[in-house]
Amino acid sequence: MTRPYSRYSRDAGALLGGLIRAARTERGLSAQEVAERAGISRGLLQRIEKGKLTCAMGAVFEVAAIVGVRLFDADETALARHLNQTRDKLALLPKSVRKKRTTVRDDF
Amino acid sequence: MTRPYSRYSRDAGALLGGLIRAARTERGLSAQEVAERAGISRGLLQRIEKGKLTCAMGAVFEVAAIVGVRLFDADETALARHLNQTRDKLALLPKSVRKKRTTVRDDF
DNA sequence: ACTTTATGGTCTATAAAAAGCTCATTTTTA
DNA sequence: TAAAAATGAGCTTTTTATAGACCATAAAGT
Repeated sequence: MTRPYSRYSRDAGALLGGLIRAARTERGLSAQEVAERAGISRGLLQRIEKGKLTCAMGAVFEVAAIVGVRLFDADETALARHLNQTRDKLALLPKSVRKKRTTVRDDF
Repeated sequence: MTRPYSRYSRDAGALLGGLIRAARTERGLSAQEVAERAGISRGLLQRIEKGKLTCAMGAVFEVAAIVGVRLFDADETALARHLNQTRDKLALLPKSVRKKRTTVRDDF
């Protein structure tokens, strides 16, 4: 990734980071403590809370779980709903994708 | 992060990756095309769809947006709801966190 | 059936992130 | 108001992910 991020990604990162920070302070947990429990450095936690998009998914998920921000657990989440809607379609889908090449027929 | 991931994180990664792959094939987009549009390599897209937790958040969000998996956009998402619930509390929260040191009073 | 394209995997060089300090500042508690 | 603790930020070194090439296989079009 050597490319500017889209608005969507920037917003999503900032939103998630802010949410994590809010949850952490609300629970009275210090950055040090959460970082240790997640097995990451305090610096990385700072970047996560700032919404830096270079942070690894795994680190973000670990922290989110610790401070109580559930993204995918509950059946209510948009993600879970989306999945249920698409799960059954999967078996029917082709395994690779390819554009129908519209052959130019000029032999008329 | 030099530490085994929690169950929660592993599940979340796999779920999100699978969802992205489903959405991509459903829309008839090749891995090559999505990778180019996201500005990442095809190999990275593969890892994302496999749910590898070492992938950067930004890359995952970019791909998700391109294939149409919306995590935080809709007002319906759990995340957005959660945020609305906590946003107003933020102003009231202390800016740093610290355990009340329960002083041992042994001078009784 | 044959051709073309997509996918899955491996490898290496390079670029980037993370750890692990340090220090200044702010905030909380005593 | 003084002391203790949390935070924010910068720095260097180590670790790691990523790009980009390659090849083999599988799948879709013709």
